[in-house]
Amino acid sequence: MAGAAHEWIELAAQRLQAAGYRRGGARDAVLDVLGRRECAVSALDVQEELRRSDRAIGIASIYRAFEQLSELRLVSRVEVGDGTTRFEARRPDGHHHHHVICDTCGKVEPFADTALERAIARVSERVSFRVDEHEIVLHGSCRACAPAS
Amino acid sequence: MAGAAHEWIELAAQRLQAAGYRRGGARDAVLDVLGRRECAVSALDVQEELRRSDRAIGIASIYRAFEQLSELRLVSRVEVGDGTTRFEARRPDGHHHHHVICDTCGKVEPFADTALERAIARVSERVSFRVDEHEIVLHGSCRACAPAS
DNA sequence: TTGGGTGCAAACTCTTTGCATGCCC
DNA sequence: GGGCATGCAAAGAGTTTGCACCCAA
Repeated sequence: MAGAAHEWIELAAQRLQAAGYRRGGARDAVLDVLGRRECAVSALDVQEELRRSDRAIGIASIYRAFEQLSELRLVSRVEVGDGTTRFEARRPDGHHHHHVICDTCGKVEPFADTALERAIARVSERVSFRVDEHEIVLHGSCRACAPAS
Repeated sequence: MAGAAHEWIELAAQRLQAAGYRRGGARDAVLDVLGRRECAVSALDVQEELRRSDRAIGIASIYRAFEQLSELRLVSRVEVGDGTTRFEARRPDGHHHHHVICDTCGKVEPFADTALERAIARVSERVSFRVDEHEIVLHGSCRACAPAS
């Protein structure tokens, strides 16, 4: 786990350098958070987590880091429909999950399914666009919010 | 097609009345646009289309209509990652599609796939949430934006 | 007549941009 | 030293809310 975090953080740092970006404290802190987290985080999540560990940085730097990482395909953009955009690290091992969200309380959980990925891969061949990425979101109610059903 | 539009519009009108909502010109106009459109539209899209046919209505009424229709499950919320929320009619025949978006020019196209739906249905049984709806978005480049590949 | 429907404008939230300052290379 | 990285504040965009007025039931 810690290994996977470091792996991605180092990969990202290398790619950023190769792309001509310099080093900076704010972006390094964002990399650190993204690398350690298993699932998607918003800019506010990142800022809050960093503030708690006394590494407060400006929100603009976080958005700028997200944009650069997104450009280099080091993160995936995740939208679950609550008006905010989240990002998560794209691990080099290709591991990859999607999200279920509770429309009542907003709770987000990851899930993975190989049959679903195969179906997506087949469809991606079929459409007229060149498909680089896909996002799947299941909407519903978590156990706490729909105990009766 | 015109039949399918009317079917949904009437269904929606009935359900709204049954839910205790009164009739109103603004919401009726929104229903009309949603019923006729095949694919997802944003609040601005709806307002612009109505303005062109000299039925200008306030943007707030459109958002309010979206919310009520969403509550009654008469529309699906669609987010393709461009910062706006789109909605589309949920036809009573269960017909149902997803979206491919060109991240370069923003073009959105619908697609449908039964194998994918089966995979989604299976996953939905497996997760710990009660799943009511799902959304799939493929990201990539349309032919005009990625001609070489 | 009554209470929901509507439009306008203000408020809000999230995100982006401009600019002065600071730091990496 | 040069130029990107950063932070702050202002600007933007989309969406929501408050309120007075209008209209359906």
